[in-house]
Amino acid sequence: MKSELERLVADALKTLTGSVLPDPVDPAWISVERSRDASHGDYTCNIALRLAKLARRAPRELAGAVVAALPASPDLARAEVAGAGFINFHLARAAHGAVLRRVLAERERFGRSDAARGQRVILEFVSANPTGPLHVGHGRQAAYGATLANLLRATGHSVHCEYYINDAGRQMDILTASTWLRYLEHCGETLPFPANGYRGDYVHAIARQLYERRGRELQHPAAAVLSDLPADAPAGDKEQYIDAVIQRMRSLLGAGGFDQVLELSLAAMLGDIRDDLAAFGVEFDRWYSERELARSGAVEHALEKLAAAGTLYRKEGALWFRASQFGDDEDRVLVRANGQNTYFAPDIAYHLQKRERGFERLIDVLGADHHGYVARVRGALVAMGEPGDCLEACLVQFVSLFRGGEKIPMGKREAQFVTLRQLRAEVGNDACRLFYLMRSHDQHLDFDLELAKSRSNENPVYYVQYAHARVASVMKQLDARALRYDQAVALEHMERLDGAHEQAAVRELARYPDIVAQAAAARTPHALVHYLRDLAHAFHTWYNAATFIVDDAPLRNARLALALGVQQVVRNGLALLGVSAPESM
RNA sequence: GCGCCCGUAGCUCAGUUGGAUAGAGCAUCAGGCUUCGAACCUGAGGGUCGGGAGUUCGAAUCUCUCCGGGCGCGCCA
Repeated sequence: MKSELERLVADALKTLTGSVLPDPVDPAWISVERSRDASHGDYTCNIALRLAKLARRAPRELAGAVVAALPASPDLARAEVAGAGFINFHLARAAHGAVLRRVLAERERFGRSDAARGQRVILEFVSANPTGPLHVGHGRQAAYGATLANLLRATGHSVHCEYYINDAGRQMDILTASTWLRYLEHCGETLPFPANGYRGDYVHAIARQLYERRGRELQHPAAAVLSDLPADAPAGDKEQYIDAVIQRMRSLLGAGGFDQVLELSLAAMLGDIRDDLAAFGVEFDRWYSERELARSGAVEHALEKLAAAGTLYRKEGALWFRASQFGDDEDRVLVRANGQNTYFAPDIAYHLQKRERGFERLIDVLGADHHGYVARVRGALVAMGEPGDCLEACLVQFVSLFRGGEKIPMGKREAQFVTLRQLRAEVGNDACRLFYLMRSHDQHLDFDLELAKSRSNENPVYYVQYAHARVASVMKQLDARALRYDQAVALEHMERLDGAHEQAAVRELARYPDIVAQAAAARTPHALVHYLRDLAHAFHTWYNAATFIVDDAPLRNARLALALGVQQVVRNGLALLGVSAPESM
């Protein structure tokens, strides 16, 4: 409809060229937008305002000339000049009926498009270290990423979702040592727990699992573990201390024993994370292991590419990347003086891999604290000959939990942080996902547990779901009165939907495809949440003002058709958000 | 100090190629069920869009500057 109107305007401008307008107008200047206010018609065009200076005419006068020159169209009831020089289009009623017809015909496909058909996107999100359960911040990234994937697929993208597992490196060693120390406690040893260790309850659970499988095979006396270790914090350095513990563990258990504890810890954590996400309705196409990446030689391959491009140099025994020449603030170390890679080296290799696997667009959903990381990865991609704009970062801001207006403190290494699992158990998946997605991702989120749990009018989750359930309820009532919905009759009598509330509901339905397209393009799932609230509001208002099940069969069927259309779009929208659409509540 | 994000109603927030009288929800106040589900609806009050300057027909939106808040600036990940 939009492009149809733009074409009409373009035709009108063409006939005015030479008389009212001095020069032909670039079609790119013409834009027709949906009117924000119903009193401004269905669509609006600001071309007269934009051309006024060029044409040396008053905007209203110019707009009048354009309106007079508009070709006739069956979809257009009338066009009029308004305000400073806007042209407002009022569509013919037949055009309104067409929207509802489409909803009813396309059903779950309504709102989908193939605007970006075939564009291959890899979407990486969550990618939390498997050193502890997911917390509420990860939950927001999970909800955001999963919904963004749905939106991108709905607009024709080919989307591959991936979770990058940081299963190599020091964090894993610390988890391994933490597990072992808790295991030793379980065996009856008494020893201090490192300041830098993971002290959550989940470590105890893994330790118990280790004990159940291996009995006392891995036990060593506390004295042997602790002898000659440097001081822990606060007197000493906590980093040096934990490293010494790891070293001691390796020497007492041997590399094989250490790896067994590591594997068990990793499997336990990863299993927990997978189950948690699956239960939250978040699925990945692939879980990509950093260790496998390292074993495949991908890191060396990336380093070679960087070296071949002349972007590496040695300084103080370390291997550096000239990131500062590629948009980063400073150069970055890839290989430490001790020969070990920094986390950055495999990350570069991973992103290069994504390109080499054929993905045109790389989208990383990251916590807002990782924003500094984007420039250096992009810089590395450019240095390796990839286009810098293929990488896109969506930074998701932090979540603060509130209970009854009081902020719940959260800390990572402390045992007191709230997990995603706990949050889901308390408020339910639906409220959880909707609350996570309600706010723009670049806005801090205040998540109020009491509000999310409340079954009152304060809770927007039920507001939208209620619209869906209400339609289902009407259809049940219809059945109870031994009446049947006849869509053929409804389609013949669309013109009966002429009330203001019905028109408003139809207008909302018509917006849906644009909302989906825009939310996908701008990576803003929250726009969909706001839309669904608007749609539900239009429906509830209409519901309160009108009776659907009336004796007049044509009117009854037309109204039921619109109600079913609303229900369909609510269901479609909630599906994209990963929220259920219940028949009754 | 440098970089990124944010500042809109009492509170939590929408408002994305610059558009018409800046919108929701909550809270407050006043109304609406004998009728398809009141988990709903209707109405009212509430604003220097952080301050200032600039760009132009037109700025919450773009530019500059100042103020206030968050985050990041490691041979940690």
